[in-house]
Amino acid sequence: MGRRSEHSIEEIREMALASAQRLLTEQGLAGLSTRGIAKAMGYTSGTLYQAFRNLDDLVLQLNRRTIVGMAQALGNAVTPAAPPNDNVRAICKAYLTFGREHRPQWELLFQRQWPDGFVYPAWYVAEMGKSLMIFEHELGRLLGAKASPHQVSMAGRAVWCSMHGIHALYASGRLERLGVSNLDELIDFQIDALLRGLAG
Amino acid sequence: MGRRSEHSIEEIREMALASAQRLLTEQGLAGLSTRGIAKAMGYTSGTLYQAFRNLDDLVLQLNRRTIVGMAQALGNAVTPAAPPNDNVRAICKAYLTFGREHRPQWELLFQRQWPDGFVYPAWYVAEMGKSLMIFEHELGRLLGAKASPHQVSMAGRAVWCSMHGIHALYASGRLERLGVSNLDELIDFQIDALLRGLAG
DNA sequence: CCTTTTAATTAAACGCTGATTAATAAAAGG
DNA sequence: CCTTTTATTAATCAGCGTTTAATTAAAAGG
Repeated sequence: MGRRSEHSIEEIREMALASAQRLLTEQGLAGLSTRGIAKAMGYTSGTLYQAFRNLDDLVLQLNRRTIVGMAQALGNAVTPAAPPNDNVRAICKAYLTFGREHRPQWELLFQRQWPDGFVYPAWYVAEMGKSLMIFEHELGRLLGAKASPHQVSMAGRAVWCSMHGIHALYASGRLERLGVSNLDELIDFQIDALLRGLAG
Repeated sequence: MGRRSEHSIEEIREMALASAQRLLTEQGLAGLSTRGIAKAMGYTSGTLYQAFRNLDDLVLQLNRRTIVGMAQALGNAVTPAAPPNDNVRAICKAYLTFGREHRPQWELLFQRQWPDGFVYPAWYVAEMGKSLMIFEHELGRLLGAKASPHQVSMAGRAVWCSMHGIHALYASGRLERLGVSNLDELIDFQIDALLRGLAG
């Protein structure tokens, strides 16, 4: 009933993102609605439109946090002293583990449908690039000095795409059911093949 | 106003799938609604529920056609007399081309959210398997007689996942913008690496 | 201190969605 | 010809994102 400014816009933004994160984790994509988010933070959906342009905007902010968390997970997988081979493998597994442990966030990040003519903002692409660079750094070490930056960039994208495809098809149950052990076997098989192919 | 049986259930099913296909192609995922499909075929949404259990059921039937079409596209890419290397590459490109040329269908197939506890029906998994077998057949030729069926199966999944990841991340604009020529370069780079890695 | 202004918040509304239910109208059976 | 059956629709329900008008409390002005 129309009190004024118990929370600042920034606080409301923060509360909304936190509530959305919680709903997402507990109920999946279906649990994410403007009314639901607002209710979870003790407000009404209309208030959200003071802190975000629309739900897509809110989702984009949520996705930013997912990307940042992912980059952290990938970075933590690297052991600077370890051989690049091992690091690439560790990063790959960290990518897949992150997708499995944050499935709703992963779906919101990679499967959300955007409106016509939507283009990702620059900060979004830049933030994504940080994860890509973690791949590229270790692949650069792996390929050695004679590899061009362009080749390293291609290798990074190739490895990322491979891992992404595994998660998109298998970890989401879309191609067929695989026990976790078989999935791990597939992951190792694919990483082995890729590393051999990139090195050779 | 309740006329009766101008079309049989099978005809209605067919009309619905055809209309849905048209809407999907013309307007994308957002254009797919029970009311829209029904209107496009001169009926009302309620009638759809006589031919399908619900919209998910209709979508599943639609996806079946997409899978069949995909298997045909992959099969057509194979030249029996050609070396397996070339055939694998051709199948990969056919997979990506199919995804690009049937984007809404591809999204409906691979990005649709299903209700809690959903499991794909057996015919769905079997139909998907046909496409996988096209990969596996050529990879079997490539790897030679000394490769175990299990290894061939792994190789098929590895190659499929790699291609799938490329489309999911790049062709849908989700990682960054790449000109088509760069995308083609990435595809070749990745196929080269995989083929080398699998052979070595 | 009281009134007016301002703005945060909500309630209500709009046009959608998938799905269900009751009403309707045409065909089929006797 | 009348009754029963049933395909189809209209109406309804609960929910969605979003916008608008109505509230209501805090801030500002005198």
